[in-house]
Amino acid sequence: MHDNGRFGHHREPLRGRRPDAHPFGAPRYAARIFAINGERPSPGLSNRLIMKETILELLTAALDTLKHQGVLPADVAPSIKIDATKDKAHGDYATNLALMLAKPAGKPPRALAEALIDALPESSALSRVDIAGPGFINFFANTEAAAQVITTIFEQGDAFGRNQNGNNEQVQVEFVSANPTGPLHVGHGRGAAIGDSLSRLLEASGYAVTREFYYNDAGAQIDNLMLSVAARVKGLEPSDPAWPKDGYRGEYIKDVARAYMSGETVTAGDRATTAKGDPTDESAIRDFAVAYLRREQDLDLRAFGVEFDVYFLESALYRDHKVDETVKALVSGGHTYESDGALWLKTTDFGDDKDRVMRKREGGYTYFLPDVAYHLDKWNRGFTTVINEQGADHHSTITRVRAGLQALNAGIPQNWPDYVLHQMVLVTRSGQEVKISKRAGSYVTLRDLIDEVGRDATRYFLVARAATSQMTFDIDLARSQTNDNPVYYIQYAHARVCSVLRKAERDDRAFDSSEGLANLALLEDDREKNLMNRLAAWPELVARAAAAREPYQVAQYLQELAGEFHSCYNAVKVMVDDSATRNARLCLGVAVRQVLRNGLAILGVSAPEEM
RNA sequence: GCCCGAGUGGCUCAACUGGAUAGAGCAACGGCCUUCGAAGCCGUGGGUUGCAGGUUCGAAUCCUGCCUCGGGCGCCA
Repeated sequence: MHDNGRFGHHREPLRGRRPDAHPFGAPRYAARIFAINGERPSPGLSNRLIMKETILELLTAALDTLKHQGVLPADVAPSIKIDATKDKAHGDYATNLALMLAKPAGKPPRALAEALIDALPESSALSRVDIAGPGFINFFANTEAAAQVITTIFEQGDAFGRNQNGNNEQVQVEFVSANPTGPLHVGHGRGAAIGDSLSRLLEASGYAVTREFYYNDAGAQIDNLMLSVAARVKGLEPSDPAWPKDGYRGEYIKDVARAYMSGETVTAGDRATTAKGDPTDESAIRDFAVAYLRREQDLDLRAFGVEFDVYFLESALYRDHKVDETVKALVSGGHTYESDGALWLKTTDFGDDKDRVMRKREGGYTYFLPDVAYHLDKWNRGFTTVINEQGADHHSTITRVRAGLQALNAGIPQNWPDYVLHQMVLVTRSGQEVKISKRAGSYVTLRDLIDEVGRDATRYFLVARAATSQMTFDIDLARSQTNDNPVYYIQYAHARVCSVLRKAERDDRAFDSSEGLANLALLEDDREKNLMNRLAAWPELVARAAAAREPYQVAQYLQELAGEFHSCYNAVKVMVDDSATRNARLCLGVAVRQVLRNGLAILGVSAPEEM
């Protein structure tokens, strides 16, 4: 399937970049995550459960007791939700269980909460359990139990936070997929940052991810590109009356024309293309222009830290008769008709608001058809989960592609594939909106941003907000106040831990992890406990963010973790004389550093040791 | 007109997917470096979560109807 040359390029897996299987018990951890969502925990797997799991086990036991006593009906099976509290006065964790059960039990929530607490087994992990408000149960962890997460982090290292929820399922993430008609702009950058981070997040959740880029290298836009280059070759300007009607007006077209005329060779994907230099050979100009712009995009993405496993060319669909085959399959599926000399698909049979043309009157196909053929090919390649990350301006294709796939009667699920849509990026400079239109001429490229504000900051900024929110990218702000970018705040926390370790070394008081781990109970400050609770929430956050396909949650989490670290660092001196306390605090710092590192890796942002 | 997304301090965004007093960062103001990195910390001010109803112990979150903004509704991709 993969060896017939249909794919433009296959890349060697980057062993260094993607964390592979790890030696520590991630599958076991996955079971725990699941348990938190309401299933019975598997008892006895570890004597070092994180706090939330401990509380879950205790509550489950209490529920059983109440059922036996007849206080609760035997058939209630609530999904127990345990939340980290916002307010320290509410303890470390809280549950609304009594509120949920009040109705089925026919008892007031507070009375039920009291019964639950009475039925709670003794546990050394908890120092106190309270009833609060309308019937919340608040749990106070004792320091030593909360600190166990540090030991877990030391054991698991880079693997801490990873899980096997994906069960190694093959998932394809298609993203960027820009037309090879110009440089990548900020919108593509957002797609690249979100798509790549989402891929990393899914990998951390145990999925086998294929990153794919689809090139629309056939069709009318490519003709426009060719005509534009041909016009520049002739020395025409966009202001000339003879300039092609829908031509690309950007300056970069001049570069393409110059390179073409000087016989340059460019390498893109798996093949090299040499310019013919013949100003009248449209086919040669087309091939060269596409190759040239593919190479440019590829370099930009590489500079952005984004690489793909598969580059899929639309032209390959035609070359391999996949488009024709798809038409045949659609016709025999019985949802097509001819009208006005065109061939239509009755997409209204599948929820579209109007039928769509497949084959134009003049004989060519609309873009919609290769899209269907492409997705059929994805399905045939065995991806049961496909996520298309794209700009919200393409959302109308969702209904059409899905309708087309249904019309094939190929047994493809109704809501396949999945989509993650990001809203448009509004770019401003000097308070003015900068248009992101290739045809309009001047605009801000992804390359500009990387050069001006740096790769880490650009990636972070573009991935740190929910894809559904429209965002404004203020170039002046990003460029002039790079220190205000939150990514530095996070990186600084990482560098600070490294710095303290260096100082310990310099002072001849080198970090002794075993002494530290043996004395974690000395971490008694509230801020230290906050940090430990935050660290304990990391695996759960990875699982949740992956399930929701929201990499921005990772950015959010890291910001909070870094904030709590800075706060703690400022208040609690690490390099104290007492070596047990000192090493325990260093352990906490190193654990924070580890989680920062694991999180930044998911965002594709570096974790510098000094800044 | 129909479809999708969004509306939260002056600005950019959160709110663990229905929980407790709606939180951060910029911007403003006041403090903290002869002590581990001040790219940091502490504090102050700033809100009828677009509007109106509804659902319930409880709503920024769910339902209905309006309003505003962005995107889409092509035999362009």
